[in-house]
Amino acid sequence: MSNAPAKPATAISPTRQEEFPEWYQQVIKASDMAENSEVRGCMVIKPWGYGIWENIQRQLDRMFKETGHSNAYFPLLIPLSYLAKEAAHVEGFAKECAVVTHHRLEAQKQDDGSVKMVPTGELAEPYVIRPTSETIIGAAFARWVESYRDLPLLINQWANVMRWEMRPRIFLRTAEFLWQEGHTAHETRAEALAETEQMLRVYETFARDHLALPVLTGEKSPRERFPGAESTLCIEAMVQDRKAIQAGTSHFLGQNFSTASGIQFTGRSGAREFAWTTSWGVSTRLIGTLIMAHSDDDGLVLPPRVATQQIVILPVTPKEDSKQAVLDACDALAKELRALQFAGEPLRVQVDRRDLPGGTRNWEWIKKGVPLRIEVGPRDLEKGSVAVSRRDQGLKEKAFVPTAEFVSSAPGLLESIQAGLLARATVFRDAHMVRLTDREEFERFFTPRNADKPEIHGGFAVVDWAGSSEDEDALQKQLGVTIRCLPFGDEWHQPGTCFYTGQPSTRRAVFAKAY
RNA sequence: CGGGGCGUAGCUCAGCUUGGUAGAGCGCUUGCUUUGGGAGCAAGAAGUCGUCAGUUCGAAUCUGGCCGCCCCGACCA
Repeated sequence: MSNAPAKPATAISPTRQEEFPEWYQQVIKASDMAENSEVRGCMVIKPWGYGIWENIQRQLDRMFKETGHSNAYFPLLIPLSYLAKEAAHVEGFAKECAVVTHHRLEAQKQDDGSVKMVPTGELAEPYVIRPTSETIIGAAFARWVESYRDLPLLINQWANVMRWEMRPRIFLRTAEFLWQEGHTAHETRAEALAETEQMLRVYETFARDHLALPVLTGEKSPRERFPGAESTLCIEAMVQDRKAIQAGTSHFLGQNFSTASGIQFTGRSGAREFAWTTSWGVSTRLIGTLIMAHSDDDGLVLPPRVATQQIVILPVTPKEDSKQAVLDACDALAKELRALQFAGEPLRVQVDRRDLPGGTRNWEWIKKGVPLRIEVGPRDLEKGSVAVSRRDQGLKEKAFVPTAEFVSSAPGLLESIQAGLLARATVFRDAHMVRLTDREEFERFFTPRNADKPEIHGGFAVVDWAGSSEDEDALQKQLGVTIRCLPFGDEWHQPGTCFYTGQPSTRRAVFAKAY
């Protein structure tokens, strides 16, 4: 018997039940995805995390191209005056802007001999580091559009943006984050509305089929709307503490920004008209959403389609004389697997040749959430088989499969894991999305039993709603909940009685606590 | 911006009340032993104790200023 302290039952401590926010941080640390940087509110995305982003980027980008969009790039810095062009927009972002006021540094010797760098060369007009690019892209669109024949303009940009958030949380809300922002201009209102909806559907499809996230689609209430938008559509996900995360948004901007930026064209009748614009985006927040939705108390669990590596091969080399044969077999297996495809892309396979105790190495990959772990040792070589472990099943479960059989079944296994994660997340979401009809029920639903250390509670409350923005404000103050989504679809447009005001209502809303 | 907490080795922290010149665990390096499972033993490397000033013969420890970070609220993809 060992005197060493027993290893905890789970790789991650605390568990989700014990302390969800801390669990989230620990999963990120244990999987080596990212870390906080020396710059306040900013993160360093490490290879394992950035790989996920690259996969998201590549796969989404293909969907954007398939719907007719082209990529372009606009400046990081936006003239201060541009931001002021749209009243609601400037009000929405003014409180979180980083401003560039100087363009030069001067070294000044201090009395103690040290050197202090002092900004000089003040700019006539300060620049704002883009919190979003509607205004500067709007200015470009104004130059590019002359005739209805120039429309629609369908542009996307992959970029970083900066919002000086009060309370950063890695991946979910960082001061600088990576995203894509689509910006389009159209001849008619109907076309722009169709675009707004089309891109929401792209996001919904991507979330479901690539991230294994079931999302609600619908519209934001006026108080949750993007500053300057006429309407904001959203996909809303539920994560394992039953809170909501806005995973993507698509905005119908009407003619607000075209008027502000002067995006005008000569129409079919010869009259000068303002274009109808949209914008839509998803960010590195998707990674945070993934983590919170799928991971467990042993660490990250990645959907195969976006996993940095889908299969890791672990050579088991207990004896020196068989070591080389095992390593060669692993390389050969990796090569065979990489020649196969899953979801239209070559399999991503890594051989972990590091000379570490087997258990240590195995646990590392569990914590990194790699979908399939394959062990190959001398005994397997003799039998011509491999040991296969799935991240979505028990950690000790291991299937011994003839090598050739495993190779041909690998894409299918990944598909099964991908589908399993979506099914599991859907069951969870549905189990915690409940129909509520009166105020008391609603309050009970969103009130933890233990006020000092709130347990995981609540979820998505589906209610008949006819309230105002003020009513929504009051509910946020009282219970910390907001309307996450006014979902689309006939089943959400039933006549009823508002649970809050008692007035007749025509539609249902989803309330939840949110990230 | 309000309310709490904290800055000591790569990480997590002890030491501070009662000043005497730096510790543990994990991690890292090396060797031996192990090896189908987050290994054992041994040796080793690694810290101007956030910063500036004060008190003192002497400060991680006492006093004051400053800086930074984390958590909880308001704001938010």
